[in-house]
Amino acid sequence: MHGAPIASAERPAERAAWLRAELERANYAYYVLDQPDLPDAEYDVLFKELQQIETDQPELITPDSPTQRVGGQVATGFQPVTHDVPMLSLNNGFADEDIIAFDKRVADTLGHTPVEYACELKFDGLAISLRYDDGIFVQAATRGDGATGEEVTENVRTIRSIPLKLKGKNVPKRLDVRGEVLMFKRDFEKINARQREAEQREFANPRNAAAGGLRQLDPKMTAQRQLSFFAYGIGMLQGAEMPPSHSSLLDWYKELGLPVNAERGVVQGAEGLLEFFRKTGEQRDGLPYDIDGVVYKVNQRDEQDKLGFVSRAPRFALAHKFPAQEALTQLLAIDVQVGRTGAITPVARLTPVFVGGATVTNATLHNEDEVRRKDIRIGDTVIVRRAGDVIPEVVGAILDRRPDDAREFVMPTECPVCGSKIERLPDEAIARCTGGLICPAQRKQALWHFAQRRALDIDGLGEKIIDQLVDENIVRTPADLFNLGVRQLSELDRFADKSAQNLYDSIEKAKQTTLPRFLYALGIRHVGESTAKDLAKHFGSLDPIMAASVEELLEVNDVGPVVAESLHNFLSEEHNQMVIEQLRAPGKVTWPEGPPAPKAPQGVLAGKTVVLTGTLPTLSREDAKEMLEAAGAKVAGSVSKKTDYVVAGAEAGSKLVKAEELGVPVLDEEGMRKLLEGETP
DNA sequence: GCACCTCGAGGTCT
DNA sequence: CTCGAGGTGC
Repeated sequence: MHGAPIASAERPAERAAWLRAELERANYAYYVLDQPDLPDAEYDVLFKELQQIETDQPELITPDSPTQRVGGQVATGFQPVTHDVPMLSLNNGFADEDIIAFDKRVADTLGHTPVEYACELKFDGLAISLRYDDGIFVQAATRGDGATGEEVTENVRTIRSIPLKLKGKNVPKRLDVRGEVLMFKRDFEKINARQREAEQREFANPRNAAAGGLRQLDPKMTAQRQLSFFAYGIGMLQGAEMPPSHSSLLDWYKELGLPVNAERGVVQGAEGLLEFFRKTGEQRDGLPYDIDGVVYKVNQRDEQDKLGFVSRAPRFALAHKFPAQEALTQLLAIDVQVGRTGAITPVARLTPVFVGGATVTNATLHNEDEVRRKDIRIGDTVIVRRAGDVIPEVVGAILDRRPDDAREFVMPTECPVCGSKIERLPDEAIARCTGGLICPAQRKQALWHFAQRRALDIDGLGEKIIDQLVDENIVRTPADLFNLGVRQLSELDRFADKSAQNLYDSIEKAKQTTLPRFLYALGIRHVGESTAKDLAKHFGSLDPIMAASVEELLEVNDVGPVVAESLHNFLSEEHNQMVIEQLRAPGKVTWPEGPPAPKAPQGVLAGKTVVLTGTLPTLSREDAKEMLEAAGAKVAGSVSKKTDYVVAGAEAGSKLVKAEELGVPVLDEEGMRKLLEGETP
């Protein structure tokens, strides 16, 4: 212990500071080092003394005081937090070959071998980002979609292994620590024992218990869950030098007092990776927490930077996952479900079986061919697993145990819901109900899609309500939703005045939306969220989209013949036009109109597609793009048969090669200028 | 051939 | 929330 206790009556501020330091030190020894050095009873005495001082003199409370861990303010909801540096996901590998291929790709890019990797465990918990300003814990946020998560600061504050204040002298100005919140197996057992005693439902697995714990509105509840944390990554860093390697980052974290898992190593090449994986597999069951694999990261930071990213995952890291746990069960039946687009999906009904931390009773079989490929018959004993430990999947049948009366799956010829013909186009894998909106199943799905969060976001319009509205023929199209009255709603089953009013208010609120949301909500085939955004951006408002020809639609980013055709068909359909008109009638759905629709591209390069590559001598890429677009050209990112010209500068790479292969004319900057002036280059 | 998008699906927790 | 199949764009 450091320093001598000072009588609290004389110097409460100093005494409080000493108590805080002592309690946090004991926490650190207990939760991070796993070497308790202060008996629980003594901890409690000191803790109570600190609490007493803080009660008497609230001005002495500091945000990093251990008393703040027990949970203060009850939250009403979780605020969104935008991550300054996105929280990425990892690419996965399962087989040895995947790992060898990963190592080869990395070595090829870096141009040397063997590559040095940092290896660590892949915890089965929840990724989280902790912010420290001048060494003080100020904010915690969940991963969310990687770009934006939810603020869970007060809940995370209750996790005892997370330092509220970083140790050492040279703490950075700002640091975002990335890591995993998890629940140890022993804490999971304890919690479930308590649930049993209280005759409450037990949690299915530690991961879900931890996830539920973080989402508690009352931090006191979180504190009871006994969550743990391990740091393994970094987001933003200000006011300190970035450590040169991943392993040195983790060493630094340790110095700062952050919990870093000890089961880590630095290895060379694919052989080293596979050896680490094998060793970890042997230890897995003996570990005090669940892991679902290991993670490999190229160790040197400069090499990581060189490798870069593919979409949302770094190219320098790989998660090597353990094979999913499997279980045997009976296949009771294969039902089919009708999706929004009429897609008929066979679904396996199973005798419930506990596998990979959840009870599985249903599993998708994707399509008819998949059922054949796997040779699954009704009555079979089948192997079930959770793909990526999430999605239930039927792996295959145990042929030895096939009963004589096992029946093959037959794709129905008529829709089980509306009786319309089921059709499967020659080159498609999916069979579809041809009933369209006549089919109640499709109508329900269309309504659900229309109301879902990323579309018009009508809160409270769930599946059950939609079922009633459609079955009783109260609502036929999305437009009908806006004619519902509170009175009418309150007549629905199990719908008291309060919920009727709430739903009515949600519908009112949904009237104010945005063009991309509206387009997406219509549920046009092949038009998802991102295509809807592209369309809105390109045209600015709805009318020109409705009036657009297939050719004009093709000019939109990422819209090809199939999407253009689908859009055009939908918008030419009289019924759809009517619904859209009703939806945007006065007093109904509105959205802020964007800039006036750009005129049909005209200029010397109208309708031409140009690709830029390399560095041009005098123009920046942006400028060149602007000039080309001003002349009516579409500037694409990669070379294809549809490309009319490639403008190549210095250090042009594969795009130039591709252009030459395809015989696409290649211009330099000079040639591009001539082209823009209407000359033939 | 690769990257991306759309679509569909199941289970747990709030 | 997450995954996987299939499809699309280039």
